[in-house]
Amino acid sequence: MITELQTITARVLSEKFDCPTEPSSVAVNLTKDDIEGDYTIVLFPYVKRLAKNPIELGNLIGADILSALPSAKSFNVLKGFLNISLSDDYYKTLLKGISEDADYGRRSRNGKKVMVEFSSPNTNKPLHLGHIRNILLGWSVSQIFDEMGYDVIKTQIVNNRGIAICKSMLAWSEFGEGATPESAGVKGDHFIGKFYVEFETKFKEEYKAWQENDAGQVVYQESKKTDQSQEEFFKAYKNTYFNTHSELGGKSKEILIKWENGDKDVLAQWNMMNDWVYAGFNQTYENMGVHFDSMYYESDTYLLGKKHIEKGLADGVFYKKEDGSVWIDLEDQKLDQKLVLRSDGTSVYMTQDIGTVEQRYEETGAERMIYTVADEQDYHFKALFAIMKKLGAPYSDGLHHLSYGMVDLPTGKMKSREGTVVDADVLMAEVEEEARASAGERGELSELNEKEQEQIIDRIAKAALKFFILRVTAKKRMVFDPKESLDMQGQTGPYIQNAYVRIASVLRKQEGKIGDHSEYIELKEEELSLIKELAKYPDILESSAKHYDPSNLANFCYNLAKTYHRFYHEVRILTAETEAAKNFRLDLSIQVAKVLKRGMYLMGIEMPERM
RNA sequence: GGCCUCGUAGCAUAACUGGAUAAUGCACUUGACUACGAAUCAAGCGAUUACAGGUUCGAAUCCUGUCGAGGUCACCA
Repeated sequence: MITELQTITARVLSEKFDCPTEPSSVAVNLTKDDIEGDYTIVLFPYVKRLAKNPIELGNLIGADILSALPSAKSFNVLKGFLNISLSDDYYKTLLKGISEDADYGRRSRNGKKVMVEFSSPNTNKPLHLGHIRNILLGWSVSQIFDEMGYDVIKTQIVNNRGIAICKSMLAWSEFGEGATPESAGVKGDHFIGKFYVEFETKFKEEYKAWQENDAGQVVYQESKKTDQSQEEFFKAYKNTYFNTHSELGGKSKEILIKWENGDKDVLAQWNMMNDWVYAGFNQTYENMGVHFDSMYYESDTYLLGKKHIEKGLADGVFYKKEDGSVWIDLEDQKLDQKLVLRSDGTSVYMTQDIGTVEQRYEETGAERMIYTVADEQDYHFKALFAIMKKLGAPYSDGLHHLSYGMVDLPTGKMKSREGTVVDADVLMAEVEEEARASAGERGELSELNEKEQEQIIDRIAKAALKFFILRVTAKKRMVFDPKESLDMQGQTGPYIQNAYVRIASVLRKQEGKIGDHSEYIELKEEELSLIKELAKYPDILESSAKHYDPSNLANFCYNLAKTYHRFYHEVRILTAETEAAKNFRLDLSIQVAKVLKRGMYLMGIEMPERM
C-alpha cells in the first residue's frame, strides 16, 4: 500500500507539476491515532519546491489518489499532511489474506546462512542476569532471522581454559576432599563456582598475611612510589604478587603449564570438572528453553589464527616489531595500533578470534555472523571486523556485533566481588514462585492435574521474565528490578498471554466450524484497529531483523494484545448481533491468536491455553 | 586525558529511525464483575525530552559546546 501511494504521488508530482520525484523519496507514514485517516503523505518538501499552498496541493494529489486507488475511501489535508482513509472492504481483504496464510510473516528460505553466537560463558562461574539478557537476545535474533528466511546456526564458544579454571581446580584439589556435585547435592556450575570463590578467599588471606610480614614490607618500601599509601600500593601490586610471590598463584600457574603441556592427570581433572559445569549449564539452558546447534571450546580454538597472522604479514596487512611481536595499524579507522601476536609468538584474544571466524566460515559457509556480546567489547569487535576487512575476508561485511547494554540493579552495577550478582537459576526460581502464588490465588487451574499446572506456571513465569528483558532496546543499558520482573499485570508477558488465553477460551465455547462472514460489511472501530495492527506484523519482523533487535517485536505483541483486550470489552463475540458478525469476530480472534503465538514464540515465549 | 555509548513524568520503558498535541506500564485518585475469563477495561493525576546554541517548513532524534552517568584505552579473555 505504501509503495502504491508513493508511486501515485510521484506520478502526480512529475506529470502535473513538472516536479520529477522518486517514488521511494515520498514520505508515507501511518496516520496518528487521533487523526482521521490510515496513511499520511508528508507534503512539506513539495510545498517548498513548488511554492504552492499545501492545502491546494494536498487536495489535488488526494483527488488523484482517490480516482487511481479503488481502496481509498476519502482524504483530508491538515497543515502539510495528506491523510488517506481506506475502505472497510480493503481491510476485510487484508484480513482474508492473513487468514489464508498459515505462516503469516514467515519468508520462504533464501538459502543464506547466518551464524549467531550467544551465551559464551566462563566455566568457573554460573550464569547470571547478564547472561540471561545475552541468551534471550541471541536466541530471539536467531529465531527472527530464521523467520526471515535464513538458515540459522546457533552457537556458543565456551571459555574453558586459562588461569581462572586452574584456580578452581587447585581449590578443589586442596580443599575439596574429593567431593562431587552429586555428593554435595549442588548443580555442577554452582559447585565449581564455589571453589573459584574459595580460591579467591584463600588467596586474599594469603596476600593479607604476606603484606603484614617482613617480606611484604620490604617489597613495599623498595617499590612504592612517593606518597603512595600502603593500601594503594598493595591494591595495585596484587597481580604482580600473584605472579611472583604467591604460593597459591604459583601452584595454579603450575597447573596451567601442565595443562598446556598435555599432562595426563591435569587434563583428566580438567575434563571431569568441565563436564560438571557443562551439565549445570545445560540444565539452565533447558530451563530457559534454548539450545545450540554447534559448540566451540576455547581449548580447541585458542591456538587458531597464527597462520592467518603469517599470511597477513606476507600481504603487508600486519607488521612486525623488533621484539618479534606482530601488530596492525588501524589508525586510519580511528582505532589504535593493535597487537595480534605476542613477542614470544603466542596468541592473544584477537589472534584467536581471527582464527575462529575463519574456521567458522570454512566449516559452515555462513556469510553473516552475529556476535552477541556486551557493549564493553565494542572496541574489540570494531577492531576485529576492521582486521578481517583488511585481510580481504569475503564475508567481512556480514560480520555484526550484537552489542547490548549491561544490566544494572536498582542499587547500581552488579559486582561479583560485592556479591550483588543475580544468579540465573535463582532468579528463574523466584519468578516461578511468584507465578505459582498468583495462579494459586486465582484458582483457574485447580481442575488440571499437577503436571499441566506446572507447565502453565512455568510458561507464565518465563513470559514475565523474558518479556521484561526483551522489551528494552538491545543496545540500551537497562535497569532490572527483580520485584518488577515478578509483575504479571500491565505491560508484561502474562498480559499478552492473557489475551491469547481469552481467545482460546472463546474458541472452546464455539461449537462447530466457523461460517462465512462476507455479509458483515461495516466494521467497528475496534475491529479495524485490530486488522491494522495485524497488518504491521511483517514489517515489524523485518525491522527487528534489520536492527538485530527483538524489542520492536516485543512492543508490537504488547500493542496487539492491548488492542485485543479493548476489542474484547467493547464487542460481543459469541453473542454478536448477527451470525456474520460472530463469524467475523471469531476469524479475527483466531488471527490475533496466531500472530501473538508466533511473535512470542520468536522471543522464546510459549503460550498457555489457560492460566 | 583520547575514543565510544547514554541522559525522556516519582520509577521503568516507547516514539514507525527527521513528522502532527511526546506514548505505555508501575505507583497514586476514581469508576466497571449476575457479563464470551477483572492477570481485564474506562477515566484522572503527572514532561520546558539534562542544559545552551545551531541546521530545518518541522528536532527527543542531526551538528557544536557545557554538565552528568557508564564503557574502553593489557604482550588478560
